[in-house]
Amino acid sequence: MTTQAGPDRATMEPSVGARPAELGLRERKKLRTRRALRMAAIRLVAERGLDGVSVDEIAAAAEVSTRTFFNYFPTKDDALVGIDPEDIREITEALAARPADEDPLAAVRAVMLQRAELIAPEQADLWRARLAIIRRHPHLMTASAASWSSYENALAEAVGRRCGLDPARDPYPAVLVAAALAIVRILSVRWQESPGAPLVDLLSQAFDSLARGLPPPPGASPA
Amino acid sequence: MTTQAGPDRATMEPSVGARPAELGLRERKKLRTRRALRMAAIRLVAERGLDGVSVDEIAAAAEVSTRTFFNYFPTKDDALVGIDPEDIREITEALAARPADEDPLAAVRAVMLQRAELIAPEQADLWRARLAIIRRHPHLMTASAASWSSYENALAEAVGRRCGLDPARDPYPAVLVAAALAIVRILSVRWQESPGAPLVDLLSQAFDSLARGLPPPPGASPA
DNA sequence: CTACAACCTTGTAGTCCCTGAATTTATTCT
DNA sequence: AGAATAAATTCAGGGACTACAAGGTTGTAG
Repeated sequence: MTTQAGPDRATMEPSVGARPAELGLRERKKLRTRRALRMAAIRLVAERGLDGVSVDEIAAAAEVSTRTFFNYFPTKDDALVGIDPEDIREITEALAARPADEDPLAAVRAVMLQRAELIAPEQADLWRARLAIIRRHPHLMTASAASWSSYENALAEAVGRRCGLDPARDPYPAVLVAAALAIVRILSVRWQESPGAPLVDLLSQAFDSLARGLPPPPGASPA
Repeated sequence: MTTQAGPDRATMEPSVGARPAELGLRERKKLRTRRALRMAAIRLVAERGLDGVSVDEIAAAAEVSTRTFFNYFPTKDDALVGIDPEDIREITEALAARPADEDPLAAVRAVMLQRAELIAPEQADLWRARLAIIRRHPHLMTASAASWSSYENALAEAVGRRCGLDPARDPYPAVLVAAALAIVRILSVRWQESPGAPLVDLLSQAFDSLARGLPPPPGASPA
């Protein structure tokens, strides 16, 4: 937490759900360091661009050594757009908590919308900064290196568990998850670009379209 | 083309369509260099793993300087899994050539299946090697840096042109393309893992499922 | 509260990726 | 052939990232 306004608004971190407060000092410090590094990375890169900021500077802003940075994130990119293992856990749990007879796509849709709801009011600024960075550096969009990949895998497993399919044998869960995440990815960036409609509405429409088999939308030319 | 068997099988390159033969010497040499670099990269990394091969070695194997490597590929990863601008052109043209009254998703599906057909018989080995590399280094899956991103954008524009939608305003083309490419990506890797069914069949089923709105498949548990 | 083990952080040294600029070599045009 | 153009090479350098070997902090058990 470098030279920032409110030192007590420690909850202004890209993560969404509540964390268990019962952690030892060591664990709490690790979470703080991780947050500080992530915030410093996002803030500095938002100001100066990806190539205008070195890992050394990010580490210095978070008041740890450069070497320590790489103990927390395998890559500079991951500090910016990587997915927290914590978030993955929350999402898969939310998915498992949906009613068992719910359609798989509907369940994934509900979880994603719920998270978009939670994000919108509180930490919109931080997410907008993040998305603006992604927009300016397209390789961050799909990438974020290994983390997005493990995200997909974890979600696919959760979906597979829901509907009794082995994701390693049946491609259905992986395809569903990939399509859903593509929607989140694309509409998030769009939402950042034009502050008009709420993100939840954009996602909702896109998921509707997906559930109907992506028919040509009303505005499309028929012939 | 280092110490390889047949120097005359120069057509064994990951690209698929036919190239116009009317090119100057300079252009032909550039294509050859690009191919040599790509092949050397895939071959060496398939043998020794991603971290066991340096750009210097790839360049040496292709008999150009290290600096020249970066004149052809912005990144080491791109030499392995990047998409050729040439391929993008071919695909968008194929998309434009589909009947105008065809459903957008059906058109994209047709183009992807057609390309899968062309790949299968001839260059299966090279593609298998490529896919095996991707499987061993998950960050290459989604990534390949900027090239997938521009691939998505180009395709989205082509789809938008087909159905009279501006991809910058309406998210439909981008979502459709992302879902389609996710299918290609996932099923390709799956096809590499288990050499059973032909790639075209796998893709065909997945596109069917997508067009029906991703309903839970037969094997799924209902309650 | 002290000893001890486990873990985290740090510094060092080095490899490799990637880039800009200047120079040299190869193709194309006239 | 000679001029114009484009590509390949050399050189110098910054920055990402890693293995290794200390040194500090935290948890734990007597």
